[in-house]
Amino acid sequence: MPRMSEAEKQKSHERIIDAAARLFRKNGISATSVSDVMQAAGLTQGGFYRHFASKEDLVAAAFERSADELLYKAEGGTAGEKRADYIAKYLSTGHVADPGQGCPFAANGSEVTRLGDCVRSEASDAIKRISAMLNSTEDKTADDGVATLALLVGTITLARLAQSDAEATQIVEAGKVAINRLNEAPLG
Amino acid sequence: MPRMSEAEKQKSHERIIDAAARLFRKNGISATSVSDVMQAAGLTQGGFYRHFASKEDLVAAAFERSADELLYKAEGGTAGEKRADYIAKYLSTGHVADPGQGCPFAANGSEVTRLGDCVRSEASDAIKRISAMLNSTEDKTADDGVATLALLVGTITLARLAQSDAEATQIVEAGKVAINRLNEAPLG
DNA sequence: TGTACATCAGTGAACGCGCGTTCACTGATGTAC
DNA sequence: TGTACATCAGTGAACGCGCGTTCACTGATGTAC
Repeated sequence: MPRMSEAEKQKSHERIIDAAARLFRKNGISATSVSDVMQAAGLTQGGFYRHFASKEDLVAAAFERSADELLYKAEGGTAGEKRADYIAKYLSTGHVADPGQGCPFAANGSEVTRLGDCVRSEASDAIKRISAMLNSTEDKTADDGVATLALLVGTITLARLAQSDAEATQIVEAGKVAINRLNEAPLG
Repeated sequence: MPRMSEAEKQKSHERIIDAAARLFRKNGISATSVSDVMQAAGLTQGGFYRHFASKEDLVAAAFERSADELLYKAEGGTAGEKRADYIAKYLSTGHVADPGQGCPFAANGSEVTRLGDCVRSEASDAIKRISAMLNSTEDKTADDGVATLALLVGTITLARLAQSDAEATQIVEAGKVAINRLNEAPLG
């Protein structure tokens, strides 16, 4: 059956990244094996190293994919509309229940801090891209975008630790209130 | 040499929990083996199961210990002073650099969401204890404590992903600004 | 355009390794008389 | 208080298992003439 064409290889490559981006967020990075990912991509584990030099390289690629997907999902014409849509989709019980399609910081944040430079640098880039989009004003000196992101990430992380759906919903609602408070015009 | 007295066993038990609380936060839960913990406690791996039924039981005990340590560290006479001290110690570059003595949500948040009920229930209890302490008013209906905790956890998580100390400091400072904003009196 | 051949995507078995857990054993501790 | 004995905290080797990675192999693809 092998060998596949270059076009087929590119398709396989995308399937591997997509499967990894989903499984790492759903089940965790260390709990997801290379074999799990390859199986989900419809391939066998042996072929993995034709695509990536190591599992860590795949983690970096999957993290970038996850962060970009979230940014693409935000709809709206103006920057303000896009920002509001991103926040509304982020602070939802659906996001709490389905980490596999959600934010990679909330899903893998604490795991990623311990990984190597290639992953850390993807994470750092993602922070910059997302927090730039979340800035409430065009004024780049008032950098409230990163604090907004921190509140979003922390809220979903805590909501996922709650013991009941009711508690989780309460945490998400508290997050919404706090976001509105952050967005208000400065007092002085 | 064996067997030790009951008092000695209790001391061993405490050493195991302390070592676990530190190593899980510093290096991650799945990256820390039972053998690592026992060695740090000055024991050998075989004796572990005289103290805990499984690694997951140890994770639960260590999580509770970590959360309590943080609460005990907060100083101040009034509730408001204690709260301010907790936040000041939390939002510091020292906390970013030394996860081993810091917040277990920031250090292990995403890993813990995937663990069993005994760990999840400790985490859920810790959320309640800490967010109750962080409430800015005595009014329990205005539950801004949990959102404050979310902002704290998210800020340290993101700061640990930054590529440089300068970036990390910037994120922590943005977190301080946002906390002050959250604490302002409601506008109406 | 046709042919001969090097390349390499994907397969499936194998590699060493470290993990969580189990177990036979040791000998001081705690207890029953 | 003293003695005989059961208990059990801690040891260190061993268990099966799944992991990341390697490798010989296959045969369609891509290329050079």
